[in-house]
Amino acid sequence: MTNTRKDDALCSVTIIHEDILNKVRKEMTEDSQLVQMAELFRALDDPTRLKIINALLLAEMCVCDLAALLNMTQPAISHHLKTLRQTQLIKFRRDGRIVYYSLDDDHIELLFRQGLAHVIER
Amino acid sequence: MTNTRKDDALCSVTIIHEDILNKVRKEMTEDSQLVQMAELFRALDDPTRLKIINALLLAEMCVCDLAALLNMTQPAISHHLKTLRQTQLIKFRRDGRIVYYSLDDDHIELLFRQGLAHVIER
DNA sequence: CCATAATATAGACGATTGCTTATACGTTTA
DNA sequence: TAAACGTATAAGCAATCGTCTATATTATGG
Repeated sequence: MTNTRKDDALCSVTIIHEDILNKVRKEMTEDSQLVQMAELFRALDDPTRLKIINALLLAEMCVCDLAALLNMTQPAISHHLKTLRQTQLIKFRRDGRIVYYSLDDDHIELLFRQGLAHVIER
Repeated sequence: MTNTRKDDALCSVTIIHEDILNKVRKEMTEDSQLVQMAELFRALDDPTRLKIINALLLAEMCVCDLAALLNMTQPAISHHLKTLRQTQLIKFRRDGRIVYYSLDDDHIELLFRQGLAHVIER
């Protein structure tokens, strides 16, 4: 067995399977894309935000209705909506004083259903 | 002060569209399932964990190879692997001193590709 | 305009996260 | 059986998160 050592100061870990490492290094998805993916999943990692998405899947809704639905304060809802907006998962339109939120596209529905399927089948 | 309970604030939220609220309440996914979904997405919300999944998508790998691949300390990798194990996203087998990790099923690959598609198309 | 309503933002605080170093655990081998 | 190796766990720390209360912003109606 050929055990090599990395000279790197941070990582002095033993490399056991250099062939696999090389293959994986070559075929791995770009770093920046994985970071973006992490941000996407981060937006979906909270029960409250998933409830918001679930609700918007069923109907366009305003902030105070969402607050009533989820029994949470209005600032808390607004805060989560901001997170979802920044990840481009939801959009909004203004009608007078009321702001209506809805899903940005069908893509999120796919992700939601995929996640749901995973927890159901376990 | 007369108000000592937070309930007062939560219940005083204005409900504007009661019909929509009733419909949504009726059709919403179960709370416990949404919590489980949040846990699933939480396991995918970190770049390092996504890299691990990406790597295991390409090959079965041991802990120290993953540490070398991602240029991180071995305990850090072990820590993330534990998270992924607890969400049943990965499995492992022991061969002597070496522990090999791999994806638990094809379901995760779907979620990974779905997330990747979302960031690519934006 | 001024008061009010719906929403957004700010600041604070406890809880959680990801990483580090140190150490324990399990397996192999000399 | 002792030393070495691969991995797991523990304790500690800074950074981030989710929520709260308080306040600012934006739009409407009298």
